[in-house]
Amino acid sequence: MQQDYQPKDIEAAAQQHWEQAQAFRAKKDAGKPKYYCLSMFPYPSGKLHMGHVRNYTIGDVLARWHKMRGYNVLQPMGWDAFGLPAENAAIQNKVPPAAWTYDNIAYMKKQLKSLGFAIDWSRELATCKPDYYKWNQWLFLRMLEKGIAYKKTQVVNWDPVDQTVLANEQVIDGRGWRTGALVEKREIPGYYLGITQYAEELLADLDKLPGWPERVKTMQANWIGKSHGVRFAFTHDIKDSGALINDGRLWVYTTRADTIMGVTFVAVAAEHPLAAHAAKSNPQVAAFIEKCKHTSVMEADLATMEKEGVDTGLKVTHPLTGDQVPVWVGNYVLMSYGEGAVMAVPAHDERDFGFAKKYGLPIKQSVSMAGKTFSTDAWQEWYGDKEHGVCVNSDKYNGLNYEQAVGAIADHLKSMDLGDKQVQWRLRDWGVSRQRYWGCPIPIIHCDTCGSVPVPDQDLPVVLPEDCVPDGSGNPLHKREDFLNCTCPKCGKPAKRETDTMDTFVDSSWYYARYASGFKSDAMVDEDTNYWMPVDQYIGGIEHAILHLLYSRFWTKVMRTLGLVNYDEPFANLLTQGMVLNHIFSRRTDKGGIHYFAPDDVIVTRDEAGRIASARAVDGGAVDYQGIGTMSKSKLNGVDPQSLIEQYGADTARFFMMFASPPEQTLEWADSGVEGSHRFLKRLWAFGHALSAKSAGSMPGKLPNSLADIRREVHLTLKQANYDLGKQQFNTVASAGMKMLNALEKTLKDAEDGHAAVAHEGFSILLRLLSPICPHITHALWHELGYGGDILAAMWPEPLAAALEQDEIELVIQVNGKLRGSLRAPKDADKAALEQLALAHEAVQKQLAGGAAKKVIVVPGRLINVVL
RNA sequence: GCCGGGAUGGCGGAAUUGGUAGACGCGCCGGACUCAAAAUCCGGUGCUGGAGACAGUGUGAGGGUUCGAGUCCCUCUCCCGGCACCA
Repeated sequence: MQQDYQPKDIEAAAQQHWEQAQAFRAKKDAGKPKYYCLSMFPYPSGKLHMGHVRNYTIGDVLARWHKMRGYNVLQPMGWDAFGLPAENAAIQNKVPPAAWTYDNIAYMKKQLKSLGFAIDWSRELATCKPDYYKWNQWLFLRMLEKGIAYKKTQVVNWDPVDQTVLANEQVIDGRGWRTGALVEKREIPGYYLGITQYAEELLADLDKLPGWPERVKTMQANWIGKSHGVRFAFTHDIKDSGALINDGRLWVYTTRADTIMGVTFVAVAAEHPLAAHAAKSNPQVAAFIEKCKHTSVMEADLATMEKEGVDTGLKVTHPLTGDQVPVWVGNYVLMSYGEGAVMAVPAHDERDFGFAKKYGLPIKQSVSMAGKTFSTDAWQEWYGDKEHGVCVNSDKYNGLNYEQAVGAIADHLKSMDLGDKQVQWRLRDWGVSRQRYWGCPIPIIHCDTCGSVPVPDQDLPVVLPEDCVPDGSGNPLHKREDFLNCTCPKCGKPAKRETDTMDTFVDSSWYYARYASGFKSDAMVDEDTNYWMPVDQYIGGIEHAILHLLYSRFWTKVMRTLGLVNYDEPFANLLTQGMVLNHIFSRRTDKGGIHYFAPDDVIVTRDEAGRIASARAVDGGAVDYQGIGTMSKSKLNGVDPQSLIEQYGADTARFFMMFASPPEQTLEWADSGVEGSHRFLKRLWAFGHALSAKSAGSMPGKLPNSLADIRREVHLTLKQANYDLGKQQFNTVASAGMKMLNALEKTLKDAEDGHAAVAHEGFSILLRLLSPICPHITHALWHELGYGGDILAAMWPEPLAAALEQDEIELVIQVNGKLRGSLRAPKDADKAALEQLALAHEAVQKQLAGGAAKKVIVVPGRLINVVL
């Protein structure tokens, strides 16, 4: 055996052994329970970052642990290969996104292999390959047939200079990131997927997911956002070009129909027909609508921006009071949400209250609460409380509570054919059209005669040319005549292909099902998917808690509807990994964009509290400190694990990553503890080497106390580690390995009978316990020490009752809850005996000072609390 | 702004779910080995007071429940994730 720990050699040898043995090739096996362990596949951004190492080590620990416990394990890997960063790289380096992406995949695959993950590489896939995305297109066509996919207008960010659609990320303070031009909202046609058709099921089925974190289920439920309310209409006779606008109905939706008698105005979106009508004769309205074109489409911006509006001068009729109600245009009302119009009740809605105060609109109380006084001076929390109020100033509804009032009002509106109760969802349909090149083409052909025609199945896939180089101004597919020109499948006349591509969330919504099937060229999935699915353990970042996971659940339900799969939910158990964070530094460009700096390229100055006060780039110029955030390619704050792997080896990188913090917790990156992890593996290696010189001998029936203590420590630590593994708390499992080695090292100084037996028993436990976290070193040591066969095939260790036994236990003595001492007692001592022992204890006697105890609380096996 | 989560020594974190706060590791201090250094090994290390035994104090802030609170309840602060075109 080698004297020194040489991770490079050990790891290369172990990886070669696994490769030759095809140790991780997954096959169906009826004799074992299956375990499909899946980590979210990476976007091939260039290099792995620490978040990847964390994610995939967690997955690998779970996969290997289950394998050793007798499961038939599948752990695949692939590439989420379409996306915006490849186009950005193309703009910067003039390299086609495809070439850039394939290079990145090759490099990152090498990195993943060097980390020794137990992956079945025979199932590798990349979403940018036609044999994969063909099935995006195929399923999209099925959705069109079923009416799940449909076309309507969507609002996008438009850069007027580059003449291109911008992603939200490319809009910085309302301006285009490259041009600095003021971004406009623009309405263009696009395809939508009817996820709302599945809203009820997506909500209800959260109850079928006991293996998901509560926080994720709560977030999804809130996102889907089922609400009960009333949809109703104000009436009017406003005409445009001689015709009544919207048949004389202004529809709104409210969850607070009980406050309908407090309506003092109505607010409509800038794009609403009434607003457009008013703008024709009112320059103020026209100017305001123009201004609204530049408001953000992002909800976060919308919610925090100053609420502004303008009076259209138009009036509509309140359906219950008959009052004339003014119509305002509000920048906070979105045409794409609900009806594009809302009723405003300043007295009972905080936003409306602020708006009314700002513009001097009337505030009319219509709900009161016992013991509370209403005043229009300032908003009070109770104004918006629907649970405890009753209607006032509300005519025949006076005295009714929320539920009664909503019922009566809805009935009344229904009788007039002007409204009814309605269930409303916060969830919106999924807009999948992207005006970008590097994505899956939407399989549609535009014909002057026939309109939008689906590409026939036999013509799939619509293959994306891989040699385009985007330059930032529009979709390069527009210039590709060979792609663009085609014939209409219906009439045979010349036609044009759709150039929009699909949202990359489509690609990632079903890759897990593809891994699990035989990669057939004539079917999206095959029967194998029903063997492996659902994924038994899905692992990925908490940032995907809503969108990716919800889209995948939806996609699965569509596949089930189409009879492609027999399961409802894709992921049985979910582990949401905490983000790996790092400092973010940036500088504004002269165009108003943001240029990021890697933390390594920045010199920081800290204040007394140790916080970063200012920062300077290595070029000397000042940079802004943006705080800490997720490691990401775009922010340049990712840490490449490569130097870590090269310097210390994969096992150290893996061990440190697991040891640093529990998997679900956010982790601020710092490599200051890596040395310690490496030191531990060196000690492990040295101990194995020292131990290999000793033969185990047989375990004596009765061990001397010193050895019995060591053995108990090992088994007790194992018991705790197994418990922690069940909780998926790997940092304490790593600690347990350290504790075991600390205990076992004592046996080397012991010459008593049985010391080698205790050491070998303990070491074989330790190696198996550590093998999921650091598989290479444990593989080598297991082999060297001759514990039999391959450690992958070894049984997972369980603590022995005989090793845990002890006659006496230690109990803590408290006086008034404060720790005052401890005592040793027989393990089966009863409460009365323990109470007597405690009262006789000198520390208790001292506190009692001759007095008597008021009460004694005995917690068996733990403590005795004497209350004075 | 809304939804979800977090805060424990100088640092990462532990605490068997209401029962010894600080496991394990990093760092630091002291010692051994060495001509010296590195590596390695041994010991110490929440804070305050005390030579020490020990005492007081301590889990973001404030309040509460309890024999007992890091853990439960209320109020607040700061930080992180998501907010539908980053993935």
